[in-house]
Amino acid sequence: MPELPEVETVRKTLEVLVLGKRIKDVSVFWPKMIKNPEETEEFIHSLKGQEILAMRRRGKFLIFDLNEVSLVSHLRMEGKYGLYDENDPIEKHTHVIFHFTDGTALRYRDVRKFGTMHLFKKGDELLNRPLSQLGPEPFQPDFTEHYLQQKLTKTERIIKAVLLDQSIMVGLGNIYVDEALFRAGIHPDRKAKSLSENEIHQLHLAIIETLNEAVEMGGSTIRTYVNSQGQMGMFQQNLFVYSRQGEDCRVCGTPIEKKVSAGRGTHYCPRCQNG
DNA sequence: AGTTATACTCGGACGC
DNA sequence: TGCGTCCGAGTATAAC
Repeated sequence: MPELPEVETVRKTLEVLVLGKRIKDVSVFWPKMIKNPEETEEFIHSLKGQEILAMRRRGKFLIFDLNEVSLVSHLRMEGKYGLYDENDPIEKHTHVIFHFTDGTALRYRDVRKFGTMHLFKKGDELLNRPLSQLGPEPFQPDFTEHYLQQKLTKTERIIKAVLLDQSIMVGLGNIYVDEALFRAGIHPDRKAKSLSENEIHQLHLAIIETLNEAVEMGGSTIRTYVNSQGQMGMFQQNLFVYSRQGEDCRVCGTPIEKKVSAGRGTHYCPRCQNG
């Protein structure tokens, strides 16, 4: 379940593998994952001859900067990139292959086939969905306490639902929402507008700190996540609540509970998050 | 307009 | 062993 820390780690590990490579051809085995342009042939044609100039991230999206186009890729739950030799056997669940002129190839694999790719003319990617809808990056200066407060106070939704909403802010998914709420001592079912000024302060801090620490640890491997060099994340060792239901809270010893909030499996400490 | 609900994307895991 | 059902994360769209 790649969230910001995992996607950022993929970006970094992928960049060193593919920077400067030129695309000779593209194979698409699962056309449904190509959301733009509509015609897969056009997608392939537009990528031929393009060189990878940079790898960016926006929220949970990866962006390949090429000469004339930008490729926007979302891994959803299980998507993975890897660099292979052209002659390596094709592994199961390989859906797209970018063949490079040097005999190597970037392959996209995805057991669930949930991942998406959008190709845009360079510069258009930020003006169109999906990127156009996104809220501020948690590490950028426009994600201020004041901004968060303003968003939280004018909604009827519970805090967990608001934090998962990528138009409010980007990067948080189920793991890091639960972790940030724990660190801030806030129950996931609290109405967003019920949070005090101090709680919003704690939450803002907790979001940034949690994501920052997770990035430094290369993300969390809960089930299958590995980065583009095949390495697992290490932050799962530092999780306070996610996937720890039934285990003792690291702070107070109370068993961690799991329930459904905002339609998602939600982990929390009933004592530390009693608000 | 804002927000909730539902659909949708799949194959692995699970239960019978 | 086989079959049906459920689950999951995020987004898009419909419904309210």
